Amino acid sequence: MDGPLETRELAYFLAVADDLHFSRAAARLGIAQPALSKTIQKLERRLGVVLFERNSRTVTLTPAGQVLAREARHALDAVDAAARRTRRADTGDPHLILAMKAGGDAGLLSPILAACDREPCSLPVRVIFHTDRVRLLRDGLADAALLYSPAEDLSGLDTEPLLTEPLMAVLPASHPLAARASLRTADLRDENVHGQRGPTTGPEARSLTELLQLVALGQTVAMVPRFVTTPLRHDLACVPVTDAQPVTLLLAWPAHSTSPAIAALARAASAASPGR
Amino acid sequence: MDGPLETRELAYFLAVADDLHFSRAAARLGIAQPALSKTIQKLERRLGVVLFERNSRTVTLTPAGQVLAREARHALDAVDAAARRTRRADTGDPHLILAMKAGGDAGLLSPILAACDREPCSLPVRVIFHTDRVRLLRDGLADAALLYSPAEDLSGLDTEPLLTEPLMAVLPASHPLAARASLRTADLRDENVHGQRGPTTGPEARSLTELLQLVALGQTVAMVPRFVTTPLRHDLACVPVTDAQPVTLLLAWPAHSTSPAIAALARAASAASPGR
DNA sequence: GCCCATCCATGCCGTCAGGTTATCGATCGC
DNA sequence: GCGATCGATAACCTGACGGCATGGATGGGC
Repeated sequence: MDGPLETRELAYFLAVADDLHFSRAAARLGIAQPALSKTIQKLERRLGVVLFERNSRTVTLTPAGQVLAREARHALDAVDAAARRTRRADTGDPHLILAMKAGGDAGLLSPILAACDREPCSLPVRVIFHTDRVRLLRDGLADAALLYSPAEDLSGLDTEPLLTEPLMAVLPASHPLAARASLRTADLRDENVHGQRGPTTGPEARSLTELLQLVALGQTVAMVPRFVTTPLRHDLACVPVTDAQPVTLLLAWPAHSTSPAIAALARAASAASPGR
Repeated sequence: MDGPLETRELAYFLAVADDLHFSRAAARLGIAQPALSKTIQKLERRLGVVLFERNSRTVTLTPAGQVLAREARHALDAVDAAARRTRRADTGDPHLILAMKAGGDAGLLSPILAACDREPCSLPVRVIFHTDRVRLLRDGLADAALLYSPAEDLSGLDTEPLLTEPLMAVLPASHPLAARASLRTADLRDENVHGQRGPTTGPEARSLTELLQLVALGQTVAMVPRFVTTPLRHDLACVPVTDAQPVTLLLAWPAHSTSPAIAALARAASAASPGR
């Protein structure tokens, strides 16, 4: 009834919570089903809480189980990140890893890195290009990232805003709306709009260049922050969308970080951003 | 060399990291010293990283160890919070716990709670008064809190700003500076200033009333946000400090929360704040 | 309506991780 | 140099965790 939860218990719980099936979950974990059942029971006894409703034919999460599913994922992320960051701290080659989307720095990266170099306590910065930068941060695979708000979930991160710019619609140059000085989201209602957020119908774009290629082919219309639209292919046009929330480019890092090197990078970013 | 870290290992590691003494740490943990030594060695082997420098007379943290000390604390906090929130979610009496400093709500609490009541998915809100509200949040003992920025560390929290007001110096009515229309921080250089932040010399104040009592006695001068200065004792005066950063009162909650009840409270706070 | 398939819980047993005590080796203060 | 202190090592013991076999409940097929 007491004592802290073990990560093994949480991982087992999440396995069951994920496919709501003890036998399959056990197989995925590489253990036998009874062992899993017993561990879950023990976890429930220890918490004093029923986590699953077992109807002998179907398994469902109780409300408390839903809470634990969310919290456990967060806790395990934190544990894994602890291990990764510790390993990284031990390499003889100390450096920071900055994650960004290729072309998504609005030209600010160079001045930031230059300013960082002049900061005391700074470390060499290695840049990696990746789409899911938030995950890299949470998993401890990157130390900082260039993110977009409000497109991305910033919870658990500390941030330094760099630049705020309106959303632009990117259209084929020949598109009837391309000549307009500005648009409203309603104008694009009938288009197949590809944004930064959420899934849309139609073809998927893996990178900005791919996305713009699709726009040029007339298969979609893109809504992107202004700072990724320069320079623009000559067969495309971009028009501000006045009633869309503007996008902020920001530097983000794990919230509880106390590393002086991260602090130096944040100071550099603040100094190099056009805001000041 | 693989597999996730266990919370037991992290807790043991932190015990050693805390007093840098294996025998004492083992005693505190209620185990024998060899068991602790072996567990730490195993942890080091598993991470592939030396965490302590043992000089057979003194134990110190390596740089990697310092990183792990920080990260492990965070991870264990997350695990403990997971257990607490799960237990709380199971009680038959669902409610939110809001932590605040007594008198620190600028009169906004009532309208917020009233607005919350009208929100769908809202839960009854129970208010507790406590100084270290950030800790309550991180430990899962509170679901939301009224905090002050920049006085408090908001990392890992989501926030909704409610009100921004200048810092005021609170002085005895008879103080030479009390008649001034405004002050600058330099004017208070020679005073024994008690703020919200950091330790100062002189007597400690546990509550706002205590603090104001000390001011009335001429033992200190207080710097506090304006919204806690009304009404003010008649023997005190308050004067805005023009070059101090203004203070924002905000509602905060754990960043990764997805609870609809918290969302309802946040919406209510946003609706009831004078900002809109 | 019976029977079988499915799926989680239980009982029993073996193994190893994690604990204990005893002891060693190294270092510092006197 | 000697004793005291402290972490590492050695040898051993116990119980938690996992495996296998089986039970019990439920739903679907014929």
